[in-house]
Amino acid sequence: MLPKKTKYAIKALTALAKVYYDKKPLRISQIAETEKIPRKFLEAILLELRHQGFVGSKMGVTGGYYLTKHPEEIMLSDIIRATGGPIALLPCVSLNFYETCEECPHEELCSLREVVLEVREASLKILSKTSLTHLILKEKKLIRNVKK
Amino acid sequence: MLPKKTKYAIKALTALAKVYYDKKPLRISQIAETEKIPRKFLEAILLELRHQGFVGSKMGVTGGYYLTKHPEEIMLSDIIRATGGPIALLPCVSLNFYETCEECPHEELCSLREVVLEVREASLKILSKTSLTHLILKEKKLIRNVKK
DNA sequence: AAATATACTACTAATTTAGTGGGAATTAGA
DNA sequence: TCTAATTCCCACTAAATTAGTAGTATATTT
Repeated sequence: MLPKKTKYAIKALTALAKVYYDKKPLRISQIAETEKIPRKFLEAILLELRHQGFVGSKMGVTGGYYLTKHPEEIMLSDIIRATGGPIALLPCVSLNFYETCEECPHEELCSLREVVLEVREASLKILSKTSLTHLILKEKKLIRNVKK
Repeated sequence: MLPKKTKYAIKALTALAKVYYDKKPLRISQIAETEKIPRKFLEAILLELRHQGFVGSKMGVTGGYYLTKHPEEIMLSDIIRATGGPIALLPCVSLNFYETCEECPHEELCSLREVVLEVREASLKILSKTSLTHLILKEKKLIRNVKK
């Protein structure tokens, strides 16, 4: 399961993506309110996302956060890895958080590892192709379908 | 990520599957040794798996554990759910551990939910079709390929 | 100077994970 | 019947992770 931190990060970045072309920063408190994220927690998350290069910020009275990349370039897999850790089910098949299974004598002979590798590939295929832009367009479609 | 408990459960059940036709129970200590699982922890895990109906046990000096279902009928998804919890990335798309996202006004209009649902389907497609028998056959293949 | 943002450090409380300890109950065999 | 070897089961613990919160410093606009 994804930690709340990751879910909040996705929601916050999506909110920033929605106003990407406004060229004005969005305040933490504004995001926190519309997305129903605890204010102080969101502050910490956005700070981390800034350190990781996802967003930029402006201090002071007209301050706030803004995306530093185009929403099309920010993939769900990136956000998950930056805030929540591995996508893989086991460390021995994780690309970015790899660890050996000490109890496994030969990693290449582990059939469980093979299956779990398949699962990772299947998940990544979806998560690494879904951008913030995708999420926004998808939401618009969903709303249109309801109105019909 | 899967908890160690789940990984241990899979390993232990696979060990039991390998001797399924022997009609003799396997001792905890024996499984613990060959699979390098902490003895006492494995004891607790097997006890739980018995309560859930995966295995049966025999007490006393010739005692041990044995599978109560055919290895072909025990799927990875079953073991994960019994010992580790949800396969889904978010509670709002979990079949067996469903919870609403309080911050989501309309679940059906959440685009993140749709994507995460896709991921669950993709993962489940693999995990619910992989049985203990599959794991054992896969391992044999891997070993054969190395020897060639 | 005042008001209002973010920056940053340092906590905390609750939950989950990964076990361990020890005694009771059961069984087979001498 | 006694003993050794096994599972059963309850209670506990230690460490890590998660989900935050508090408070002060710093920057920016008016």
